[in-house]
Amino acid sequence: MVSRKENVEKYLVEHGIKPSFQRISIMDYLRTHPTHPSVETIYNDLSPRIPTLSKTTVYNTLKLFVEHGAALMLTIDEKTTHFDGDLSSHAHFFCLGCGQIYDIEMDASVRERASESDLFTITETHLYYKGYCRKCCEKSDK
Amino acid sequence: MVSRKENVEKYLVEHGIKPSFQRISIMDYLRTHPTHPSVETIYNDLSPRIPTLSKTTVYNTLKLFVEHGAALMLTIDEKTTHFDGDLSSHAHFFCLGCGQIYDIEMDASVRERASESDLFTITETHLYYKGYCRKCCEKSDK
DNA sequence: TACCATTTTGTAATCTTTACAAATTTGTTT
DNA sequence: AAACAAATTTGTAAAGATTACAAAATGGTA
Repeated sequence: MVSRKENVEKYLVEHGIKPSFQRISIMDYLRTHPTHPSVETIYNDLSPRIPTLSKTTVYNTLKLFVEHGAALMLTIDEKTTHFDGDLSSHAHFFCLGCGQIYDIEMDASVRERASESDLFTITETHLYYKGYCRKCCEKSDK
Repeated sequence: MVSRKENVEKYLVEHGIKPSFQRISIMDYLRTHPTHPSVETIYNDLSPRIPTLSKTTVYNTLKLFVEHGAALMLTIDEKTTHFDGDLSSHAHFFCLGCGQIYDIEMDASVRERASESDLFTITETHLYYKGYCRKCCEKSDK
């Protein structure tokens, strides 16, 4: 029986990241919270459990994750950067009303078509939509 | 014979924007510079010609354009927001080496498929890729 | 001209992110 | 276990982008 934390540890090692306590905690948070959290949110949620945690560490760690391809950086929201621990192919929807980011399906062809071009070496594909989610539509009749 | 500025003026009015001198200048800049400029770039380039121009005005004006659907805000680059005066359906490529944003073709299906969903009211579709452009590939053999 | 509404401007404040050096932790060698 | 070097974490200060806000300028109208 392998614990969740052990799986996270293995995941980090597989991506060439030395698994420290903080790194494991942050990656575990990302994977158990598929809500595209910001640095602020991650810090606020982990802080009580890891009292010594520094916001700089959260920044550094997430940057490390992104550089090693262990997490994705989402820049949909111009206010703050959000992070995604789900590397599977999917698109995002950003609600202009409540600011929430939802996962939505993405057709594989979007990725494939682009890689046909030989003008660029593509490493990441991002597809997202903006608008209003159902809740916000009902509220304001957008 | 209609001047370029007159066309810009008409374009603004069509989008419900009162065409002031600054607004016309900024929209004209956007349309004649399809390079996805940042506020900084626009300000620096227009400043010599419009000595009284304030950076705040550039910020305000671009926000106004985006709200009225007269320009697009690009958040590909997490460092700064870029703006696009080209409303036609296209995708973007962001070079991680030089930071430049290139236009690339976008299949219409990307937009259509999403609007099928009735969970969200979609107002904008953004598709972009990250990686290295040819110049940067050659430089560093990425 | 006098008046009101809108737009622009400049400065200060806010917010996010990064730089950096000190402190801590980890791993290794003795 | 002690000593040491390397890597990681931390806290503070700085940088950079954006916004708030009030004063100044502009435009249109009675």
